[in-house]
Amino acid sequence: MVRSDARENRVRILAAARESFAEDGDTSMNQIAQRAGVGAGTLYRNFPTREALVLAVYKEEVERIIDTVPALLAQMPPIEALRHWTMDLVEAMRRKHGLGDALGAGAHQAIAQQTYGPVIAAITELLDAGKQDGSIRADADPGDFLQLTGALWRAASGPDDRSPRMLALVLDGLRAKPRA
Amino acid sequence: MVRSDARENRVRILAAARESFAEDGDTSMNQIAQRAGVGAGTLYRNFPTREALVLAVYKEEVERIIDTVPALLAQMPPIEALRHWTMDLVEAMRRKHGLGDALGAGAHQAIAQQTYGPVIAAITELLDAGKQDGSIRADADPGDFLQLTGALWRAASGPDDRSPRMLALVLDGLRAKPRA
DNA sequence: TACCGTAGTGGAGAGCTCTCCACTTAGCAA
DNA sequence: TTGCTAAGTGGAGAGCTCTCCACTACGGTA
Repeated sequence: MVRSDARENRVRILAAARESFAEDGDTSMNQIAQRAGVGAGTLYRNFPTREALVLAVYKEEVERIIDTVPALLAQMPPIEALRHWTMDLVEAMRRKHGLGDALGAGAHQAIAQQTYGPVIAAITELLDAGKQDGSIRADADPGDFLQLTGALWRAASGPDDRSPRMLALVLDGLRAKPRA
Repeated sequence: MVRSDARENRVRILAAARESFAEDGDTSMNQIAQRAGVGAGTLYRNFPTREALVLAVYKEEVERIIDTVPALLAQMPPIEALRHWTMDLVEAMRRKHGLGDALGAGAHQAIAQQTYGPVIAAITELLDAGKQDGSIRADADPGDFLQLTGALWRAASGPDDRSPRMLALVLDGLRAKPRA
């Protein structure tokens, strides 16, 4: 049973976070709690890490990106679809705030599992398409890929953006047959 | 000109950090400063991030690993040398504390450049060996590789260690000829 | 030896993250 | 309607990172 006030609080936190992030990506958890009119404890019970909160706030955006998978697969080969999709995600996450450092943090693994679930599902879909037509090696693991991807959105954007090159490297690794 | 007291302070900080890390990897910067008998300001002037300090403390270990490059190259093909070398580094860094999150952090880039310089040099050497004999693509960039590697030592170790699989992926990407 | 410019110091303090637990209250049962 | 009780709350507080700047003292110079 979820109490109604709890549900409302969660909504208020999300709203406050959305507004705060829009104004300044570095807003502190405390500030958000205050703005939402809840205690820090409540904030942390709902979103145990800053990343969880960011991801929840941008859930719609993430879902939008996830939803593009079928279209991408219809338009281009799986590897290219994966490339486009990943760059979209990297772009979106980069504009956001502090996300990415959470990937692979040992703690909160259960929550991460849940939070990243849809993302993993999307990657799985893309990889499977490639495995089906033989363009992606059969032992490719979505979790590995996501984790490697984490390095991309940490990569400095700026003038010399390494991320396309890094992604190309990883994709070529996915394409190659594993060595004997 | 470096004042003698400054030099001594630096040494004292390193000693304190070494002892502290040996007892508990989570020791705070404050505690280390206190143990070294210096103010927090002095600590931060010498080592602007926790990572810089960790890396300085383990400089010898890192140097040891760097020094193994020629031996590895003499014993095995460049790709395998790179694999071994990277896993050694990952192992070492994983046992250490909080290192890895610094990779690619936009700030402190100058210091990072300096700190990671030797590591980059070692990677360059390994990559060059592979380029020479044609086993590694010519456009491989040491910086990209290091950054991707960052994801490895963030990867949860534990029973299901993704890092060898992730590394294999990256190495296969290095091996492959870039797509047309 | 006495002086002085400046490199270097250190710790108070702002502001953060996250925990803990005494308290509040929604919603069920009678 | 009136308890009752566990789900939920919130904010004080421990402890952290990192900055700032008034002060200290090293070491070159005359």
